[in-house]
Amino acid sequence: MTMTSELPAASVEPGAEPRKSRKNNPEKTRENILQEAIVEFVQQGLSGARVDAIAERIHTSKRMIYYYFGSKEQLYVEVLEKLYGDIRNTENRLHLAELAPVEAIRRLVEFTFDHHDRNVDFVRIVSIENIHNAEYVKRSDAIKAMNNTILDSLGEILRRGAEQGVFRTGLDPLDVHLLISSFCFYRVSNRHTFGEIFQIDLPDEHIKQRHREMICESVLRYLQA
Amino acid sequence: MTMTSELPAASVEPGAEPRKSRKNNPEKTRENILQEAIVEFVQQGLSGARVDAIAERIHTSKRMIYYYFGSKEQLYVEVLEKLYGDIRNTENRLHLAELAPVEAIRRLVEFTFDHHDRNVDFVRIVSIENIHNAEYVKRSDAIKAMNNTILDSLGEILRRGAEQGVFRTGLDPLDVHLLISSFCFYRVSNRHTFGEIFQIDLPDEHIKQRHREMICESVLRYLQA
Amino acid sequence: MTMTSELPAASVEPGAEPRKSRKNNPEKTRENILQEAIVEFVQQGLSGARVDAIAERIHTSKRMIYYYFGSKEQLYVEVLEKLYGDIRNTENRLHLAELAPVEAIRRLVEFTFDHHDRNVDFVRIVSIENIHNAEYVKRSDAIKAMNNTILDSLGEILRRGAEQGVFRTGLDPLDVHLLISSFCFYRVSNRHTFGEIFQIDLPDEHIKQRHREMICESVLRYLQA
Amino acid sequence: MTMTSELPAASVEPGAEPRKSRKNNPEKTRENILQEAIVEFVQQGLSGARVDAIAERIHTSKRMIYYYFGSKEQLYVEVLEKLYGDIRNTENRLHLAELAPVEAIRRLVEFTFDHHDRNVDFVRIVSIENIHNAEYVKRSDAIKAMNNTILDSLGEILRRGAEQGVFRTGLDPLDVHLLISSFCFYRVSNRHTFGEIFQIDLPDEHIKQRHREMICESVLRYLQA
DNA sequence: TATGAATGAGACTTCATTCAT
DNA sequence: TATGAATGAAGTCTCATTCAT
Repeated sequence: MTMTSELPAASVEPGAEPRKSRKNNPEKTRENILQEAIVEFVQQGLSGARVDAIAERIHTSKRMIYYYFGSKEQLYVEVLEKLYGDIRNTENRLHLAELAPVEAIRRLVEFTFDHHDRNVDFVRIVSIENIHNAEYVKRSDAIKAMNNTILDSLGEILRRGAEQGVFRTGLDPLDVHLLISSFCFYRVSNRHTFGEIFQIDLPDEHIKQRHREMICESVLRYLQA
Repeated sequence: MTMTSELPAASVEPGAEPRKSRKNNPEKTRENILQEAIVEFVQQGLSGARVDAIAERIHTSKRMIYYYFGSKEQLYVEVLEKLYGDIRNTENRLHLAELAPVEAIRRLVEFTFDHHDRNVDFVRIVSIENIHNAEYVKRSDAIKAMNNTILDSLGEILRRGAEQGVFRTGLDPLDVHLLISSFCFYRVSNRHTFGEIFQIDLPDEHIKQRHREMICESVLRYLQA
Repeated sequence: MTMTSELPAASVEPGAEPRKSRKNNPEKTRENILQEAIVEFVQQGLSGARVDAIAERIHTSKRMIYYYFGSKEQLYVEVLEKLYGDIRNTENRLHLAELAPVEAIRRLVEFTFDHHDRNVDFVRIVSIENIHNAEYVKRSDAIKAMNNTILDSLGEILRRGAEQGVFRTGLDPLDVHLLISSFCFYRVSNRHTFGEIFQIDLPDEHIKQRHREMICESVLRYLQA
Repeated sequence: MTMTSELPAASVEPGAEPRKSRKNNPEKTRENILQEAIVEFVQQGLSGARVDAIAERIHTSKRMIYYYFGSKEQLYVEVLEKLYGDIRNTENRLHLAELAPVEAIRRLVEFTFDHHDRNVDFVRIVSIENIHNAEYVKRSDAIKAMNNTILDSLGEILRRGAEQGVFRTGLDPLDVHLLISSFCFYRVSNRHTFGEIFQIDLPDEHIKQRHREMICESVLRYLQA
């Protein structure tokens, strides 16, 4: 789920646009609520989020949240689906098949890295879901239905690399994906504790570039024949 | 913070021992509360945890929680400190200095891997802390005071390896530590969403061994001259 | 603050009217709560008052108190403002400017006397506030904004009296107001201890009239040239 | 109860002397608790006072409060008795019988004024008692037993004044006492609200002397034949 | 479609007090 | 005489949700 692709717009901006939902634009009202719900759930977690807090952000009353979403849980599920959906929509634009295996891997790793770096909201909601044992992801048919192409792309690259003798054989795409994702995700998800314990400012641009290079090289070395 | 050493007993078992705290054994009563608080906070998070739920697990009343800890937040901080402390206490027993560089790295990586694998509670509480922006870790002098030796150990190994020509020079121990930790942590922290999305059972013993080997080899290849 | 004017209805009657607030009459519900809150705070003080006790008096649940007032403290502040406001609203109806100086003073003193005698609630809440060092009065902008005309009226009378040679010159209206208020207030505020220690029934109608006359004469003699 | 006499030591000083009660000096421990209880009750009122807060001030544990006093209410009663007793003990030292009537009254009024001015604790506890309808004063046999000589003294002065033709006849000592006490008490008890509403600093030394003179003159004029 | 008013249930916390030695 | 440990009851307040139009 940690995936990878093009620019899904950086993290949602909080109350950036207090777009008046009123009057009588149901589609807009609904979208409005969802946007502010993302902010609240991402910042506070599922238990920590307050329906009142979301209501305060929007211009329609709290009652609307129940009108459109039925319950806090359902709203959370839709937030989850929205953030997962945004991610998925950015995939399949890498055109990795056109690149040489080493270049394709490099591009894939860099993309994954940048992607997590830019989508803190997504990283946080996934962490929150794991605290809840992925209960809501499991429950969501929408997320199940999302087509996941990353393993296919990666598998194809590895196969080409092996054929060309630049990568070794017998590699499982899923393992490689785990190797890539873990670094890209953790760097963002754990930046607060890691940063505090080791006194390092992970978001620093200089450090970020160093780490981007590190994970690229690390993966490539691991794949090499 | 993710680190390193020998077996600190697997995750706390829930209401396993409803040891009667009564009567008049403050040390035990306190410890008792803390143990059950770990279970609750780790399962539910900070906001999701219920003081009542903790009270139900112990035989002393809910009132005792406030008698000993003052507030839910303070209890959470002590849970945090306990889990961090357990981790730290297992460090410094690896005696890595006695091993050849490559062996030392292998041992360190395997230890880190096993350690996270066995300490799901710790992994979860760290995830929870990050959702709270490490607010409570930052607030805890006890955690600040915990001696963090992992970077020293790792640095010493890298230096020896470079001297002996087996590792390249210019490596930052902190970067390497991040590389190791991220994989070991993520594999546990995100097992629910990752497992669900990619339909893989990460805790499976067979898969676990394959991943253990992968992170070892990956790190060693990255370090090699 | 102890002052002056026409009959603002005697002390609030306790649970006299358990008026059904339901349904959907926010103004009434709010007023309802406030009325019963006055009773509770006046009887029990700020610390002694119980939100539950107020809730029991009204037909809407305790939850409503927080819905409309936010906190016990805020409810207390509004009680304070209400009682101060009732007092202020009774001022400016004396038309003292139309009376000869001696008559005006007599009328003012009698009014003040009667006013305190009838408004035990106000006397009690002011006593309570002083136990709290007027913390909440200081905090209330509403009370600050209340126009206080008593000193102006009194000053005007003193000036006229001095001009006419019936009062001496150099009198500070504030001092005179203090002289009048202290007697009228104390007689009510301390009736329990004073009555007990000296075995006198201050509310007795006969005694009351005697004291009413005493403070009138006392003040007039003090002012006389 | 507002009485009158010589220097009973200014208001109790808070934690001024953290006299170690320990070890094994029951008389001192008891006294210690009582002193700190005065501070707490006077500052917070009966409902507002916290047994814990008193315990924190003393060096013996909270348990001692119950050991010596049985309950919070009983402790409060003893505080009440102590403060009333201190007052009474300062009486009967004025030797007013030796003075000419006018001088005696002047001395009595000034004494009463100074006395209240110096004994804020007493003024506050009396206010607190009135909030509680003098319930505990009524309950205390000790206070009942305290000999109250002020009315006798005052009556004797008025009688002599009438005989000598300087005071009018038919005056009730109790009424005169009420006139004097009310001003002296109110000036202290209501200094917070009065000061805030009318923006005057009643404790100011200059203002105090002016008011001291005013109440003297006011009473004397009232008494004059 | 939209919404202001209302709420039961339960959250965290504090209180004066008693237990047991 | 002295006390550390423990607590039932009640306190203030918050929560997601429904009522009624």
